[in-house]
Amino acid sequence: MSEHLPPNAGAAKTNFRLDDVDRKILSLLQEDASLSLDQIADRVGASKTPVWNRIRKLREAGVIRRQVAILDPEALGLEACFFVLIRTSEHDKDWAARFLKALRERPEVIEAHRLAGDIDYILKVQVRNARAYDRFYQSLIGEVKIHNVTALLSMEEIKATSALPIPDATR
Amino acid sequence: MSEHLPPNAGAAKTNFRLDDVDRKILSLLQEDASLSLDQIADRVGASKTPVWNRIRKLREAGVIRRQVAILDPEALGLEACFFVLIRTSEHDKDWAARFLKALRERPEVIEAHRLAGDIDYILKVQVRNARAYDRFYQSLIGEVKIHNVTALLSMEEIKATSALPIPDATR
DNA sequence: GTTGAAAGGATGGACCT
DNA sequence: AGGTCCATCCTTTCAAC
Repeated sequence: MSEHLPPNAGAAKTNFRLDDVDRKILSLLQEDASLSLDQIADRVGASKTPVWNRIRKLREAGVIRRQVAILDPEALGLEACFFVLIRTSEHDKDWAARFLKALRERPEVIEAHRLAGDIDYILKVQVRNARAYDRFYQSLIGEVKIHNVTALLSMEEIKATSALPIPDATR
Repeated sequence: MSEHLPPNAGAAKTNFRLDDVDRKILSLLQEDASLSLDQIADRVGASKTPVWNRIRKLREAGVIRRQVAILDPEALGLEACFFVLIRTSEHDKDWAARFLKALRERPEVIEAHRLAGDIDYILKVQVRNARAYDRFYQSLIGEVKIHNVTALLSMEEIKATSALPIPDATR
């Protein structure tokens, strides 16, 4: 499966009707995108051409976003993973824009969500060690005003997958 | 970049000395693993063979874990993402093993960490909607005893990447 | 590290069911 | 729609230098 993904320019995000074969293909590819067309065709019980056409359509529809290599954080010396719970007092647009920019600029921020409820944001931050986290933290609060921060340190990654559960036969 | 990743059988996890070229290669591959060897060689300013050898070694050393397709959760109808904070009263081995098994068995659990501090675990759970989350929750607490659960609902994914920050020139 | 050659896979066309 | 065959191009893979 090597192909030119255009970084998914105009993906028609909205709903795409998947059948069982599509789901099987997706489920294979999100486990191992290095499978060859032949292998995929084999395992879904179809032949190359239709499988190839489906994959192309799934890419065009934006169901398949990209194809990436997953690296081992420990092998890169990134031994500390923090989940950061953030409360803010500021709720205006300008603040949000600056906060967002600060997060996007920092590569150690792997994930960031705006939440419902009394905690406003959660971040996942992957760094070398606690000192590196502190540098990140100081730098962040130096750039944008934050009311309250709680950092949860991961002791053990029990499970981590890039594979989404693929719902069966709906829509 | 299509190749037979053996699901990374005996990866020598421990520290691997990376040079600048390795880091450049990793950084390219974790953004787009569909790049061809030629393209990678071009961009790192080397030729195919050495690049290929480096990639092979990085895979064998477990620095590159796998190659996957990243799907769009919304396109799959998975519109709700929850972060779940869990406190438990049980701390024996048997309970932990059952809890772990319960998490690994449930595909909607994308990520699970054991934490330091007063919250014991955090999960990331991706489901179709709030009702699906409730089903997950009921099923989980039916299977293992849990003292206290707080669910944080994501309203907006501000940032999400599979790319780790690659530290420069250390080790 | 470079070149190049052999093998295998990707892409897409033609045609059939 | 999907299946088969095929032709061409591109990549991977590895040998020889």
